[in-house]
Amino acid sequence: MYVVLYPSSPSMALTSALLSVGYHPVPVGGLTEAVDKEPDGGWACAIVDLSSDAGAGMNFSAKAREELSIPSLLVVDRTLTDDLRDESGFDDFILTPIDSNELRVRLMRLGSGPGDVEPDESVLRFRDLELNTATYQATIGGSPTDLTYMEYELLRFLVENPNRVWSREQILSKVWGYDYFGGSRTVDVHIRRLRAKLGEERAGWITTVRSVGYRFG
Amino acid sequence: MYVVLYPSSPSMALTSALLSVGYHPVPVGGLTEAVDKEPDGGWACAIVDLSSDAGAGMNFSAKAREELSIPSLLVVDRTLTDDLRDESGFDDFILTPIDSNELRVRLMRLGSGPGDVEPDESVLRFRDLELNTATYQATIGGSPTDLTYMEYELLRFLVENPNRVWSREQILSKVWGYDYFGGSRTVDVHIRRLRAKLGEERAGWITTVRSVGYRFG
DNA sequence: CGCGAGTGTGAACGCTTTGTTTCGTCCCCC
DNA sequence: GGGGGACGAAACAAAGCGTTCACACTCGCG
Repeated sequence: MYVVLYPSSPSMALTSALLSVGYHPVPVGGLTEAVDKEPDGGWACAIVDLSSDAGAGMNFSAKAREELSIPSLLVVDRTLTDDLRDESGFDDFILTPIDSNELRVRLMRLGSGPGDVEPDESVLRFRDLELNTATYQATIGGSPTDLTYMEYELLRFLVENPNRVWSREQILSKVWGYDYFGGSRTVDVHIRRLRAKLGEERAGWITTVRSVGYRFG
Repeated sequence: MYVVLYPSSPSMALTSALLSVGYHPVPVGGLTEAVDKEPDGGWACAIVDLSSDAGAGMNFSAKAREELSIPSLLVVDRTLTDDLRDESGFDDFILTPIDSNELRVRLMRLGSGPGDVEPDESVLRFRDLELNTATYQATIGGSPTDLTYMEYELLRFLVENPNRVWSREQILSKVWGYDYFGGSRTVDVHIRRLRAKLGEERAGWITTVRSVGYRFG
């Protein structure tokens, strides 16, 4: 298992930790070098040590994810942790001093785990409801259920925007379109059809807020 | 931001670390309790401390992810890290002793997922009364209470404008609308219904100012 | 062209909410 | 102590609202 290591002069502690958990670190000084030295099976992961130059490291991390399509693990000093809050170009991070076991687990999760970017990030879930927005299929309580287009769109809207009340007008404009011109009974009827398909058990997920609208969740 | 904490008797260190980074931990003993105590906005995350019973913890973690649709963060002792290699029912983990900054960053990264809503401070509070203006739900003394539309609007007006006397006419025009044409006894009746729902204990929050009107707070 | 699924609309029904009225009680002022 | 106004309680009437049903319309498809 080869991993790119950035920057090119890594700390001994990091290198030996990687070796001890069974990875072959290859230090590189930049993205082009990482491309050049890419082994046959590709890189398993990028390890980016932020201790010398955090800005350059974040930069490398984001590019490695983007252009090499590999996950990125940051190595951060305790004092730098706070800077990670608003950053997003990485998949995981580990603090120094490095704990070998922790490193092993984090690498393993990046490599083989479900962290493989998006196996199905097109699936919306709520309790035992699944909405596969890629295939337009719905699963309710484990069993696939046929939803019509409008039912699907309405349910998707509700699942994506739970826990607040939406007026009929808001629902109409968000689901049917801002320029839709129709009576608000339409919403009622579709809500009713949805409740019927959700089944008695789950019908209560959609709460009617009298004089206001509907709330999901 | 509320987070479920398992098991029900968490370590002081963990609890205070969570509090220090701005989360409200709610210890629970199992999934059903987590469902029962679920706050309005839902849980932000599950925090599972594996130090006492790793098996039960992993179990809870997996179920929380599955049934509550929330991410799960494990708290593990250094000696247990190795056991995580083959497990998958969690989203991230953190080692003890806990570093607050690391905790903050990991929670933030978990929280910023798709299931996240805006940090809705659309909640009005007075003593142990909560009015969630986004969901139109009211909580009195911790227990959710059904208020009708008018009761809700009236109470909202009072909570937003406490500590001064409002005449019946003022209340009518502010709550019912400037052009409302109705008798002023209407206000009395709604005040009475509100007091009844607030309960004996809290009925006094609304004071009658004889010949003038009502005052809240 | 006819059929059927999907969708929107209108009307009837029943329940909840809401406003009014009536009656009794309290309180203030004389 | 008595009178009158103000307020609270309860009952009542009606208005509002959501649900449901029936039906019309559209669009694909055989």
